[in-house]
Amino acid sequence: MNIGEIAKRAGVSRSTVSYALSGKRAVSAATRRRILQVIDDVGYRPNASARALAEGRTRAIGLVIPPAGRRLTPIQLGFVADVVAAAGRRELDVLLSPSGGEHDRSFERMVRGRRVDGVILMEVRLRDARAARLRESGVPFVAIGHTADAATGYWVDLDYQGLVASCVRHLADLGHREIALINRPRELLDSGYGPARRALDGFEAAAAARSLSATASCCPDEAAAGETFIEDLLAARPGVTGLVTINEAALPGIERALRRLGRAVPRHISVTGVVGRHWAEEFHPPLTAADVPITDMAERAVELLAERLAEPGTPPRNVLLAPPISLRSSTAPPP
Amino acid sequence: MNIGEIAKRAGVSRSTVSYALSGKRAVSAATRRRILQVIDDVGYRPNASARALAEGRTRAIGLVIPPAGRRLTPIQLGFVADVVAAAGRRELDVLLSPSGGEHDRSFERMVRGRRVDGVILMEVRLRDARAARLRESGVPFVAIGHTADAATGYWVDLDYQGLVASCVRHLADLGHREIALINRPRELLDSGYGPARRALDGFEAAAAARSLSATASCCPDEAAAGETFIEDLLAARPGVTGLVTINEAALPGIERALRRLGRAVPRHISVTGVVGRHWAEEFHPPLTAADVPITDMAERAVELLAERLAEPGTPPRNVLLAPPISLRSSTAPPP
DNA sequence: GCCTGCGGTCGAATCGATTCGAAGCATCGC
DNA sequence: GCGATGCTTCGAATCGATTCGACCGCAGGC
Repeated sequence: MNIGEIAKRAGVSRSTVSYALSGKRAVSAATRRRILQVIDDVGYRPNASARALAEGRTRAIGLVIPPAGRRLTPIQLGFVADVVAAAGRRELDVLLSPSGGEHDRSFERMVRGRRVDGVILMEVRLRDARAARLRESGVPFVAIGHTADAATGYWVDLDYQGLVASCVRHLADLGHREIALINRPRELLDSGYGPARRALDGFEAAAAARSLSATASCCPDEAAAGETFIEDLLAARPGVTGLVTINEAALPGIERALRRLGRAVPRHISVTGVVGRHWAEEFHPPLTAADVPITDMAERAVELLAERLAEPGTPPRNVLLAPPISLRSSTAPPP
Repeated sequence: MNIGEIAKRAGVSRSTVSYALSGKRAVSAATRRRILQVIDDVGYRPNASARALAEGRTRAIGLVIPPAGRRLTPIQLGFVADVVAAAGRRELDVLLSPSGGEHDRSFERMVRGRRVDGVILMEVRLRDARAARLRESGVPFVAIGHTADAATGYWVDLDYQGLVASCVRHLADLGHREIALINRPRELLDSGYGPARRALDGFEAAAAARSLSATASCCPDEAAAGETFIEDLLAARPGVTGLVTINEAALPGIERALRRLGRAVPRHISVTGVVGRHWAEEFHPPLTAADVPITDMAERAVELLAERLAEPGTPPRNVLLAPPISLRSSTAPPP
């Protein structure tokens, strides 16, 4: 069932069918009605490949996710679903591609094979090989997180620096004097992963500004690691009364360790940070924290990409999101 | 940069380039070398749309996920990444489509627009509108879970019935006499979601066979719900010493409630069931449970689909996986 | 009454691949 | 020496859409 068949049944030429569907040229009301009727009867849909070939665009975007090996955090996973939903609203399909290691072929297929019109690149590093590849291939892309040369690209990011600084000031305002940052894994920080880097910067700057005694360390993305992290931390610095975390995967372990060590939240120790809403609410007691607005980020990323596709050549745009800190019940003045 | 340009630079016709690349006809070694050299120099890749149009297949598959609104469980999310990886190994790209409600347009685009060669359908119901739609459109698909007419389709599923029965027998063997099943949410069970249905069947049959006192109830997919579930259960039936769960999202709440109520695992109460490995290991103490083999399921689903695409008309095949129960430390004889 | 303008429609070219039939050219056997 | 054979290679048709230029008929202006 192709456009020729529709044309035949409606008694018009193929081009007329195309125009009736796209509206790019006028078609008389009677003819259009007849054509639409036939289309509806037989359930016709233009062949996506043929259309893509003729139009020179695929109406699909690529979403490059971190490789499957490394567990995706719930934030990232929710983000994928939200991107698909946002793209769907704009009649765009989403092609998924892992990146890194053995998956580079998939990335190359997508990019060089012109399978997609543009790409959303998740979890970008300050220096990022994939971003460089896209740039040199001339494929429009929007990064989640920003690269070292932030000014030249399109990106959406969270203001981790500002948010973590707000958390620190919140603790300082409550009277805390000795605090600690629970960062993402060391390898992410070392490889120049923006959020880890900037969280650290924001933490140190804000702590220094308020003259707090502060330590920052990394913790693997796992509950078990969170548990030992807390044990080690409180053994080394028993005076810590405020915790700031951007590591949501470690939260269940943090909660367990604090409970086991008899440190009640928030009576003995306050906990805050930047984590997905879901995780903030599952913590006991619910975390006072900046909720990562994944749905918002997904929507903005797709919006930026759609805009860039529609009007190539416009100067790069970017979005830095700074959601408010949701007051729940995990912070209080120190004992 | 298209095949014509490559042909010109290599001094051959376009068809020769195509044959050199596909190997579908002989090309002399010298010519092939020259062509490949040019291709390598300019970094050429065939245009996916043109190729799809000519070949009549897209080399892409669709993955229909549950709608974004309902939170994806970690099992489902890991599955998505694993499907993409498995498809990549076969040079297949993956198009994501949510289904249900407002997302049906995306589903239709994929199916009717011939964007994909075949589809993997997640979380299938016993009677499933999407499956029916695919069947009537003639699009090959593999279901995760099986529909009411299991014999006529391709599917991959977990033997929830057998696995839950094994868990029950394991508890019975240890001497437990009063047990409970923590199922997935009621609306899933009612809508004919296979795993929930079959877990219940397996639970009741095995409990009856061993003359155990058994109750089965549903629990929303949330930690908080797990907590109240346990409170209610133990209030109503304080004699329960064995729990079987297929609801991984409720596990953190189950753990918290048991701890708060002073029921040590496994000393006072044993816990087992069918959950993702990750969740089993995060539980304290680690769960003795059947680990949902998502990577395996993803691989088999893609394998089945690839096979079906390669040889249409072969009789339906299906795979029922029954992973072993991993002995960890959450079960023991009753007190 | 003729030319112009315009709404509506058609035919043909185009996008970039694959694939089929046929042609060119040695080599080989008789 | 001539036709048959086999290996390479080429040219043209094809896939199913979009889009451009042209054509046609009709109304309006002078």
